[in-house]
Amino acid sequence: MGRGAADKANAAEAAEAGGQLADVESQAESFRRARRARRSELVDDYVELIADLIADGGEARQVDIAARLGVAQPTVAKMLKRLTEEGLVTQRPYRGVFLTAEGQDLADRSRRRHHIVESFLLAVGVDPEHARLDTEGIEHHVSDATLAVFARFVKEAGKP
Amino acid sequence: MGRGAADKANAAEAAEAGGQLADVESQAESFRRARRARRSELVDDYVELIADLIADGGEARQVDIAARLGVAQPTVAKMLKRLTEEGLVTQRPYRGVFLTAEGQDLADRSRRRHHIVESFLLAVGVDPEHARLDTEGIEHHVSDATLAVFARFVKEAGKP
DNA sequence: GCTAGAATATAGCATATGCTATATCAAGCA
DNA sequence: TGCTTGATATAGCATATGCTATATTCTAGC
Repeated sequence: MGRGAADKANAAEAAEAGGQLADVESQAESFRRARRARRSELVDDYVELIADLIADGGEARQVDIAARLGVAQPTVAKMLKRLTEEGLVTQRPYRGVFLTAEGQDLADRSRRRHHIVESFLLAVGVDPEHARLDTEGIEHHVSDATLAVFARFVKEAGKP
Repeated sequence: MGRGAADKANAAEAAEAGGQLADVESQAESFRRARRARRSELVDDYVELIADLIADGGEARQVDIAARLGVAQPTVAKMLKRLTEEGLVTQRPYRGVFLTAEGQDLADRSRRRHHIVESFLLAVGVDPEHARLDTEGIEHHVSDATLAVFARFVKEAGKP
């Protein structure tokens, strides 16, 4: 046997020391979750932005999406292809992009989540600029349970 | 000129409608920030975990890191190579991994940040399990300004 | 209708992060 | 000492997300 024997000793030690380290499988699940979230957050961002652009100007063009996301136009084109394959948007060659019913649904949910997180940060005392910046990253990692707590907090803070 | 002329009209329209859409450059900066954070969050996770394993059992082995991150061992090996190149960890072939001073510093900062976020979620009423899960994703997207607000909130909540 | 300029499509490349399969090394035990 | 077994190293592949360069198409204005 190699050095594996240390494992049990370590576990016992950790338990005695107060269990700083969480359960292995549980921790692994956290990280898997975070990786999954990372994969889907781009999709959310695109769909949410497309919905905003359509609501705002009637159409969503690749150049505008690219400018707002801070990426190059071919990057957007490639992602739109993927979104089309996933049934979230529809595209006609050389035309604007539109959301399917499913895409619109996802956009609505994303927008709601985004709004709750940003409102919460503001309610808790974060300045508007940082609230806006941080929300863009945080929103994708907030579970439904946590989101509910945030929403309640905002509601309570609104009527003191 | 193509359809670019619609831009100004859209902007004006948005302004009149209440400015739902943020400034283009500002929004692009948010997304760029989020992408940057995404790149560095894995590094933070590794370094933080390595520090925990060393503190807990005296050494950080690839198999343990892999098990806790929920990835395969070669994935860890590849990442450790990168961390070594960045001067955050030291490696001797077929031996455990150790942190450089710089790595230890990053681990300390990550751990502090992690702790503040998790404490904040608990203080605001999130259940422990979701607090732990969500913290893993959120911690990397919290600016210093927001972190300070979280810390203050935890402190206030502690002594009512 | 043509044409010029803007937008989109496509090709090809780079990097990062995963994986499986397999070779190599280290350490305990017969 | 040599063998067995667990850990690490390495090769090769896949996918996702970026980029630049370039071809194609649309639209507006003449």
